[in-house]
Amino acid sequence: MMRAMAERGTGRSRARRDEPGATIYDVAHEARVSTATVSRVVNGNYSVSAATRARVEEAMQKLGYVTNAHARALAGSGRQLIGILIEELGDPYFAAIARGAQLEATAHGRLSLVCNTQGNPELEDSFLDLLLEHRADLVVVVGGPTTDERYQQTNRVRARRLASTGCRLAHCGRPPLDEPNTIGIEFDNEQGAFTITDHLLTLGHDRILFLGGPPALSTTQNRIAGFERAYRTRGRSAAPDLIVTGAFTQQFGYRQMKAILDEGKPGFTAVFGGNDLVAAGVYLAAKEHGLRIPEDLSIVGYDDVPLARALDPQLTTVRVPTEAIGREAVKAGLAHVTGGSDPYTDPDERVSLGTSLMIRGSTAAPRS
Amino acid sequence: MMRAMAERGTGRSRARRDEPGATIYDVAHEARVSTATVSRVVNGNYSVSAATRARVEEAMQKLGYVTNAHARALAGSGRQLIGILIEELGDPYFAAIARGAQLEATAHGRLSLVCNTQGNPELEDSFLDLLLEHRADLVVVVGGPTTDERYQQTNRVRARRLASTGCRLAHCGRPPLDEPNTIGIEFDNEQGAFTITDHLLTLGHDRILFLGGPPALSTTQNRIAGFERAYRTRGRSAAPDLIVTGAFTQQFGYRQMKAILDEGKPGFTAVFGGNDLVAAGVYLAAKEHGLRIPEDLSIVGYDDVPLARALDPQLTTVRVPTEAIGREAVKAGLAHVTGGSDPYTDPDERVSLGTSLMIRGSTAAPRS
DNA sequence: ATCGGATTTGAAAGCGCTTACCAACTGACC
DNA sequence: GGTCAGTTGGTAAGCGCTTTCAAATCCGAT
Repeated sequence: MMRAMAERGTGRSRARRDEPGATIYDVAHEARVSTATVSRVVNGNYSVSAATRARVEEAMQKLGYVTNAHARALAGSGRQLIGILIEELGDPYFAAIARGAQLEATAHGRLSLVCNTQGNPELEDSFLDLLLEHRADLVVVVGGPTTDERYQQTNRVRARRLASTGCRLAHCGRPPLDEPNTIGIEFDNEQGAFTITDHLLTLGHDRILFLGGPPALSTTQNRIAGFERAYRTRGRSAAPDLIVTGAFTQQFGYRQMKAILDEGKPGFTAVFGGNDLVAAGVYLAAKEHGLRIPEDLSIVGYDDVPLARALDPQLTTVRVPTEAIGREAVKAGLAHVTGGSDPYTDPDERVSLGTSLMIRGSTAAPRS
Repeated sequence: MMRAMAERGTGRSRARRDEPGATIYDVAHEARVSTATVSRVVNGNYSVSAATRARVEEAMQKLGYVTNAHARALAGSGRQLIGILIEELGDPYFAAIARGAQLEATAHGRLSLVCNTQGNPELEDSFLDLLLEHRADLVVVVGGPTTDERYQQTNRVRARRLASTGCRLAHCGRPPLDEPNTIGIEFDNEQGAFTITDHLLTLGHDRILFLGGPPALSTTQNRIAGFERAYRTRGRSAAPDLIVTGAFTQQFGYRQMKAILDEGKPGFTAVFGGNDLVAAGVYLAAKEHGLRIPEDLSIVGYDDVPLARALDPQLTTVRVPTEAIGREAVKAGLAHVTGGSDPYTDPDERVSLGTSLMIRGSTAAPRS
């Protein structure tokens, strides 16, 4: 028996793999102890005499030993993983959410990995599989809050797949799925849109163009809802022809605005860009047409991405607590283990985070 | 023997873990085959009769079986991982590199995970450990190309640690370390800076302010080198007091520029922002002082981040192939397995990618 | 009916690690 | 000196999977 062990330690495992990777056997052999002792030194969860510990540590050092996460996970221990699925890393808005999630994960001693899905469902599945196979204990999905039924269905399937491995799912900025082990953290898009629309109405703008956002996204829908409610609160109503949906890009904002301005005198004095990028596009088109901001046209956006402050004049917009939502998502996702009386523990509760209005230079009273 | 197997399949493993996670034994039992057969169906690398395959697949379906990546990796197979260590996800410049790397990894059928280190060395180590422990086969490090000796030393240690597990290291936009299994892919910062400086000189600018960039970064150093070479090529030399280093942020650009303008008439007609963010800061300060761009002041940047086109006027800058560099990094990192005669196979070769000049509205001849 | 080769399947030995359980040893105390 | 509790370390049984080797089965050819 002893012999078998020794053989394995010296000869076997080293001989097979060409070079890299000392195993726990190698270390045990080098330090003249058993693998159990090495394991105990590594995990530090059991008393080991100082002398032995020193010997083992020296051996690990000498051999450049690195624990094998796979073996470790298999044997029951192992660091916990949390995965962050993000639609597009390049989008500063999503990136901020991801950052918040990572921060919180790190604070909980978890390691987090972010996977850029590029909105590609196949890739998304692929990453999800990876995470599942690695027995992640939480997956945070950021972006793409579509209400499209087919997509929702796919999500539901995923949620169940995850749940069946004991992995939780947190939807960030998406409506929550009513599936077990699934939570949703949202921004209060409706309220934010209400607030900023109200700001414009207060300034005296009568006719405001709402521009941008894919119509299928709940984000778009909620922002429009807030926009309309602001009108209703004043006993008026938004003009249906002044609500134009499409995309959330600068290009879309530019093209639409240009098209409208090329047609002649616009029937509005202010533009509510569905998000800051759209607003940036509107800036470009407006300036090309010689319109001054905010004298001739007030413009507002939504999200308060870094770009908003780089525009000239700086953009009045709605700040959404992106980093906070990322944090909340993992906090909530981990609540079942953290214990604590988070509001999230109750699966029926929807969490939504408030926004704040950032008034900057792009809004003013309309010329009478 | 048969009995032991059966027991394990039905009772044991299911009984222990409360609920989640069917194992290969469960599937084998359900389909009345051996685990070997299940494994073969899963991997599809060995002939299995259609009938058996169907039975196994059905069983997997029924049990919601998900392979355990850890067990798999332990046993020798398993999907390969590539890790991307990035300094800051929120930075669009880095994000683009990460995206390129992911794209290429995906193209190679690898899964890639990006870890946001926030420039925190501890976190960086932590992620590196994770990657190491998960036996990643390539780690791409993006950002922070510092020449600081201590940091270099740390990197060297890391490189060796990685190498000892058979993992390769690719430095993206950093000078390569001359360690085995380590490659570096760089931008040709010197050339890019040369080109854009030359553009300004050609327009007739005599005195150009170079502003921004941490002095310890090789990126900064190389850009300054190109800046100076452009002068030298014309038999002149850059004024030392017009080279101001510091940071790569918008805030830095704004504050420095403001301070300079507050002092009185500036001794230059153009500003070379160390990167686009700095340039954006310069825009702000210049506009506050009533300077028109480009009539009163020409401004150029570097990197061509999305912001560059959102500025007014749009910024003349140097486009660096960010996404391409990400791709190149993993291509190079995988070259040893891909085979192929990549130039990267030769460890002594430094790869550097060319840049292109994007001339936009922020530059013009100085007023005479 | 018989044989040989190809095809399909199963048994079992690990992969590197953790941990329950037990053995050996240390002192302290009677 | 003997006993008992407290330490310290070893043994070995897995964790869930792959893969080698060999046995079983099947098929057309003889």
